Amino acid sequence: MPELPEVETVKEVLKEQILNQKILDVNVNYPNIIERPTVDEFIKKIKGQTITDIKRRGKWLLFELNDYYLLSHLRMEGKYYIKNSDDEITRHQHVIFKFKDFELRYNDTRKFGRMYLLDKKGVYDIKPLNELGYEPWDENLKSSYLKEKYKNKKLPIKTVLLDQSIMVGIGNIYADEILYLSKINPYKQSSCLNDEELNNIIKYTKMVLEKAIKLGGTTIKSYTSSEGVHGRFQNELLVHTKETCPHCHKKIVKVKINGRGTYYCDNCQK
DNA sequence: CAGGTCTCCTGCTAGC
DNA sequence: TGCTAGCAGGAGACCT
Repeated sequence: MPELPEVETVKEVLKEQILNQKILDVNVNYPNIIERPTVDEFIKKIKGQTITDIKRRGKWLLFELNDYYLLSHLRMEGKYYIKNSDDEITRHQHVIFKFKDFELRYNDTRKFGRMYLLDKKGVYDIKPLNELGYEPWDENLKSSYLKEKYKNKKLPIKTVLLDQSIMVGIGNIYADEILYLSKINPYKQSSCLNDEELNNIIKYTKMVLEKAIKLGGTTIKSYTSSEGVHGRFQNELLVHTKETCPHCHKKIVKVKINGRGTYYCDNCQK
């Protein structure tokens, strides 16, 4: 499932392949992927636009066009494939961007991914980008900020780490890894964390995500950044999907917190 | 307003 | 062996 490192990897791979290419046409085979505007307007507006840059904000991919931003969230299983126009269109290829010599195809088995085509001006001031918290490397992300954001929450820290309006980029897998390295029990209420624990969360969030980016993300089940590109971070996981704790060798506990599969060591994480 | 629950989807798998 | 019910999960909608 694409989290920040996977999206960063996709961004870098696509930059090599589609920068400065003009979108000649687009086919939308599954309309629900397009959140805004209407599919007809989406197609009309995007035709003739050139991709001038590709950026990332949280788990969102931002394709910068001449007049618009195309925002794309991969959610669980979204992937981009570069294909020839005569390649067979398979059942999960829902949005097809046509270029002069090739096609960019958005593939999404579960159809959870979403796209927005928004005016360039003020794109960061409206939904969905205006609701996002700090990037993990933002200099404003300090323990005092987290303390303020966490103080009134009665939810377990595992749940709060996934809240993209506080800090972006963390998904279910990395949340488990960050809490394991921080030696914090995922059930602990976010309001009860002390300064040292908050600083550890910031430190290990950056460390885990940086390492995952270097390794091209995590491949569990179906994720690939682009066809044929597989991440290697899954080899580095310490607790998520693991049986025993690499530190104390006790059995890893698997529970559900807020409906999310959660792995932790109840000996090491207090 | 915060928090709980439902919803969207399909592939996979445990269980019969 | 073949079928099906149930599960997985990011994030927004909706309800309390």
